[in-house]
Amino acid sequence: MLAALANPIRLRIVAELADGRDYVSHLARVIGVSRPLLHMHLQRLEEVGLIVGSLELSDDGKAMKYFEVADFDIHLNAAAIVEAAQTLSAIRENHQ
Amino acid sequence: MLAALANPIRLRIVAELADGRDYVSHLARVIGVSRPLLHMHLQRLEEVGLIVGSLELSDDGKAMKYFEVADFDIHLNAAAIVEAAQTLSAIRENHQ
DNA sequence: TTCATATGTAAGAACATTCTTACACGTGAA
DNA sequence: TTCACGTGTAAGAATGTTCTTACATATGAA
Repeated sequence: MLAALANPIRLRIVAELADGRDYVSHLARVIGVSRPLLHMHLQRLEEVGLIVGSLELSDDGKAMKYFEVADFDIHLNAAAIVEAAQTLSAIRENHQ
Repeated sequence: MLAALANPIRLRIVAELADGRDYVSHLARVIGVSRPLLHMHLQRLEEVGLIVGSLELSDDGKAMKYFEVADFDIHLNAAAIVEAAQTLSAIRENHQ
C-alpha cells in the first residue's frame, strides 16, 4: 500500500478523486496523462483498496468506469512499521 | 517519504532500529544484507528524516556510525494526500 | 606486518517500474 | 459508413531502483 502511494501521479489521482468520483477518460484529460498509463495507475491503486471502481452505463449507452476513493486513515509510526515488518516475514514464509 | 517506506528492507531496518540503536556493520549482519546495500538504504531513510545517524568513536578507537529512528506519526488519509499532491505541484513549479 | 574490525564510495549488472504506441471492441449520432 | 466517444490490453522502449563486486581508508591487537 505504501508502494502504491509512492508515486506522484497516483497521489494526484487520489487527490483528484477525493474531490468527487470520475471516469477514466475524463480523469486522464484532467490530470494530463495518456489513458493506458492512467489505467495502469488506477489498477495499482485499486489492488490495494485505496480506490474502488464500478462499471456503469451512461444515458447514451456508453460503458463508463467510475472510480472513487475508499475510506482510509492509516497511522504511520515506528510501532506500525514494526507490525508491517512482521507481516512481511510472514508473507515470505507463506510463499515458501 | 512514502517512497522511502515502500521497500521491505527499509521497513525491516526501521523495525530493527525501533528496538534500539545500532551501528551499520552489526545491523547488516542482523538483517542479512551486504553492508554497501544497507548503506544505500540507510541513506534513503536518513534523507527523509525517518532515521538519524551519528558517527561515534568506540572505546577501542574504531569509528562507528550509529543510527536510531526519528519520532514520527503521520496520518495517511484522503485529506493528507490532497495536501501532498499540492506540495508536489509546488515542487514542480519551483524546479522550473 | 598482518589480521580483524570499522567506515565510505564507485561502476555495472540485474531487476522493476513507468510510459508510449498500437491494437481490439462497443455505442450513438451525423 | 464514418466519426466521436467510451472501454481494455499487449509489447517494447525508457527510466529508476536495487544489488553485487571491488576498491580505498582507518584503528587496535596479535
